[in-house]
Amino acid sequence: MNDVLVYNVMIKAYGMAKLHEKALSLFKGMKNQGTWPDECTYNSLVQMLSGSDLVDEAQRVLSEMVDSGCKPGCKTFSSLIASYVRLGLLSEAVDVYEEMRKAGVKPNEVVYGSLINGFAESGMVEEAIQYFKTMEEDGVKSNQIVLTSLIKAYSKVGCLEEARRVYDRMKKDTEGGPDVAASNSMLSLCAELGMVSEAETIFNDLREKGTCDVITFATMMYLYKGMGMLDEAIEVAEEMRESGLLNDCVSFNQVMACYAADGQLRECCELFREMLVERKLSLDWGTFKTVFTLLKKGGVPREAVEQLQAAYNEGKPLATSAITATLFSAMGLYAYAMDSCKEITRDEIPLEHYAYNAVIYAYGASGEVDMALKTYMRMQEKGLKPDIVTQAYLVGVYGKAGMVEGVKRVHGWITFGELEANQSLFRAVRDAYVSANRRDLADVVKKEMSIAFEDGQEEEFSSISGEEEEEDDDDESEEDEAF
DNA sequence: GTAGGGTTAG
Repeated sequence: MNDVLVYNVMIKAYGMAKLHEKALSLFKGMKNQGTWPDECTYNSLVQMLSGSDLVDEAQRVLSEMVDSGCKPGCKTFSSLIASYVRLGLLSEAVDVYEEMRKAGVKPNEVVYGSLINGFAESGMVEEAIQYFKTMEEDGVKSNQIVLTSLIKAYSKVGCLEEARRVYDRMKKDTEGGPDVAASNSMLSLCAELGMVSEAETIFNDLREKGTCDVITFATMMYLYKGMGMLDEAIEVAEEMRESGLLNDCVSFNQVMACYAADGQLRECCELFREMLVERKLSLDWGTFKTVFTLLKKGGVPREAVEQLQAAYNEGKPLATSAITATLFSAMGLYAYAMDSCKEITRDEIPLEHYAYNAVIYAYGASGEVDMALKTYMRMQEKGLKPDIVTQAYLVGVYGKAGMVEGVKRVHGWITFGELEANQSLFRAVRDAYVSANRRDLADVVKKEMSIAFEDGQEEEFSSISGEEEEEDDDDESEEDEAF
């Protein structure tokens, strides 16, 4: 028969290794062996199970603990309450709180903090305030965390005045004033209500203290972007970069979105490259959402973007490489585009349309006409018929190579209805004539387009880096464009 | 040689 102490140590060890099953079976085993658990065993188990949000098991052990005449500690109740709150099970949390009071254990500021925050998060402000009052009546003194939760509660229901009052109280009552979390909470309320100057005051306070964190910057960007103040949003983005706090995927997404909204496509693409290639961050849907916007704004045909989007949504293994190949090509970063192409073609396996198209586009954009045409041939050998995207890209390759006859051939197909008239294809043909120095023929296409699609229907093109560029009348060379 | 607790955005 082992000592209780030995069991307790082993249970703790299992807990630290997250082997809860083992801990529980050891708990059962010790009782069978005739070693009765003591307070420490129970406290330890409940806290460990609560910490992993295994509330049912924790609850069972807690009940057994009380039944056997042991008195759980404040931390034990507290951990279970916190666990219920994390799971959004507020009424269960309250039950434990009541049980705790009944057992004669006085709740501390952590218990109140959990409850108040839980109610604040679910927008139950009345309840949050009620517990705050009870806490004060109970002689438990509030702290930064509780007051921050209160601000959150008021924010949830848009009570600006009350939130301000709590915030001002923190300035007086707490030493050093509100901490970053509290300020951020207030900041997000300001952002929600579009209160720029009050937000800026708080932001500047944090700057002076040097305590801005990722959330501070994110909230300020969110505010400025929402108010259409893109210059200011970008300034915050720059400041965030310089401060070394731009490190995670979501923050990158947000900063990228600011640049994209401001039309700084190339800068945005650089950030994307940094997060993907240099930092090797894993990308999420938000990243790709911005990338697809970039592609469209960068002049990639709508159908091509949709095709890449579909490949991404279907989880195609080469989707990311195809997307980056297309993006880097569209933004003029050809060396990087070539790297992506190599990823796509490395395994010599037959590809799908989206992948062949991306490779054709990338080679074409980089001026590797032979490789582009070779890829097209390979695609045909594999029995894949060119789709609308392939046609648009191919015509671009012909234009770039000065193969006017090739452009004319596709142009003819459209004119005589052998290829379905489509805006992207028209545009590709027109641009191809331009890059083959046949303005005259480009103008013909332009006229045909205005007939086919009714004048003024054409979407806008934004060019790289957000520089303004008249698309139609400018006689300057457009060689630098993708096509 | 014993006892995992609460705060801030998209």
